[in-house]
Amino acid sequence: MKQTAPTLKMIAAAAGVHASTASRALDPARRHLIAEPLARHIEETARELGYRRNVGAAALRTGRSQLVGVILPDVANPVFGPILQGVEEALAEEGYAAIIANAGGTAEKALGAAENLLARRVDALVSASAELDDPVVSLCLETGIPLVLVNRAEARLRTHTVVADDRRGMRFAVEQLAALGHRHIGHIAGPQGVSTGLWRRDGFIEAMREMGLAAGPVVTATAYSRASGAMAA
Amino acid sequence: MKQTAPTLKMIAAAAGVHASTASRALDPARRHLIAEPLARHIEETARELGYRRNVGAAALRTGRSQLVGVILPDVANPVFGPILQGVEEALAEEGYAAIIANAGGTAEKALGAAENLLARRVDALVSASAELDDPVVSLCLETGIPLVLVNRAEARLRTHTVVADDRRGMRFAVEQLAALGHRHIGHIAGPQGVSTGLWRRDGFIEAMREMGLAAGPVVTATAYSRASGAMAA
DNA sequence: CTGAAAGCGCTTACAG
DNA sequence: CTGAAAGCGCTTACAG
Repeated sequence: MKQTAPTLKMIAAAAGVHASTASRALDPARRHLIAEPLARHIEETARELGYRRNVGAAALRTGRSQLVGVILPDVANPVFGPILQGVEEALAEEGYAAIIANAGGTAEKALGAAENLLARRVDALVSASAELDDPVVSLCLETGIPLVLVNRAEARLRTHTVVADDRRGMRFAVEQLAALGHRHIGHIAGPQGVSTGLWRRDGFIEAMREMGLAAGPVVTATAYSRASGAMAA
Repeated sequence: MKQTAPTLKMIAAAAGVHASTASRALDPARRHLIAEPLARHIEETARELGYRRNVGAAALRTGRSQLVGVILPDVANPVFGPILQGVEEALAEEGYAAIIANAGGTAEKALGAAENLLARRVDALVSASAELDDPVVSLCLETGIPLVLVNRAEARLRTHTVVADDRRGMRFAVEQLAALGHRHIGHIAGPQGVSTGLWRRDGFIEAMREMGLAAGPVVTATAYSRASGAMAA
C-alpha cells in the first residue's frame, strides 16, 4: 500500500486554507506574507501529514530546477572524488543538488551526457572533461546555460575555468628530480587533446631545457588509464 | 539573449499537428501510433528547432522522475568512485540519472539527505552509508520508495543489500599474515556502528583464535577518516 | 491514426 | 493578509 505523497492541496484542505496560502506559508522566503498564527498552523498540519514540497513541480512553474549537472571523464578515478565532493557541498548549501554523468573519455559521449542533462533542465553545468576545443562548451554557449570548467581548460578561454597550473607543477617535479642529481628523465605524457596532458608535457620539455638536460624521452599515453599508462611505459 | 528552449507545442505548431501527436511521434515507445511519414516530418521539425523533451515536466505528469538518489558517506573517499561509477552506468543505460548526496558520516545527515532526495521525487534510492539500524531504511520502508543498500548492511536485513563478505576478507588477511610467520597482529577497527567495522573486527578476532594466536590489540577508530585512523594507530 | 481536454503539483500575478 | 485562476510542459484517457 504505497501511500501517495501529500500535496499542497491536501495540506491546504486539512488546514482550512487555499493552496496558494499554504504555498506561501511553507516557503521561508514568502512566509512573512502570511499572518504568523495561520502560518504556524499550516506548518503544523504539513508536518503532521508528512508534507514534502515537490521540487520538480515547483521547477516546472518557476523554470529553475535547482539541479546542476556534473560531467566527469571517469567517475571511478579517485582524482574526481574531492572535486565532486566540493561541488556537491557548495551546491547543497544553496539548496541545489548535483546530478552526475560519466563522459567516458570521449568528447562525443560528453556531448551526449550534456544533452541528457539539458533535457533535465539543469540550471547549470560543471564539466571536468573538457578537451582543448570542447563541444560541450559550444553547446552551453549556444543554449545560454551557465557552465564552469574544472580540472581541464580549453585552449581558448571561452567560459569560467578553474584549473591547476599543470605546466608549473611539472616544472617543479623536474626541478626536484634534477636537484636529487638525476640527469636522464623521461615523461609519460597524458593525452595531448586535453590541457592537463598538453601543459604537463610543455612544462616537462621547458624545464629540461632550462636545466640544461638532454631532452629525455617523451611518450604519449592515449588516455588517462592504467592500460594506456602501462603501454606507454 | 537567452533563447527559451522549444516546447512540444512549438514543434507541433511548426509541424502543423496537435501537441499530443507530436508527443507520440517523438517518444520511441509510442511512435508506432503515428503514421510513418508524419512521424518522420515531426521528428525533422523537432531536430531543426533543437527540441529537447523536458524530462521534469514529463515526470510531473507520469509520476516517474527517472532520477535515482545515491547517498554516499564520503564522496571524496576513493572507495566510492567505482561504486558510483557502476551505479551511474547501469542507470544511464535505462535512461535514469543519478543525483548524489553526501551523508557526511552521521545518520542524521544521511536522513536529511534522503529527505531532500524524496522532495525531488527520486524513483529509488541507493545508500552506501547505512548504519546497523538505519533511519534511511525506515524512511524508505514507510514511504514505500525502493531502496538498495550497498557497501554496508543493516544488522537485520530489511531491504535489498549488496555487500562484500567483510568478515571473510579479514580472516583471509589474518591467515595471510600468519602464513608469513607473523604472530603479533593488531587491528585498527572501523566504527562499530556500521557493518564493515563490526564484521571486520569479528573476522579478525575469530581468525586469531582459530590460528591459535594470542588476541592482538584491537583499537576502534571513531570514523573512516585519516585523522581517526592516525589517532587509533 | 489524430485531435482536444484534463490534470500532474506547484507559484505568481491579480483581486479583494 | 487571503483567495481564485491561470499556466509551467508534458502525457493520457477519451472521442472521432
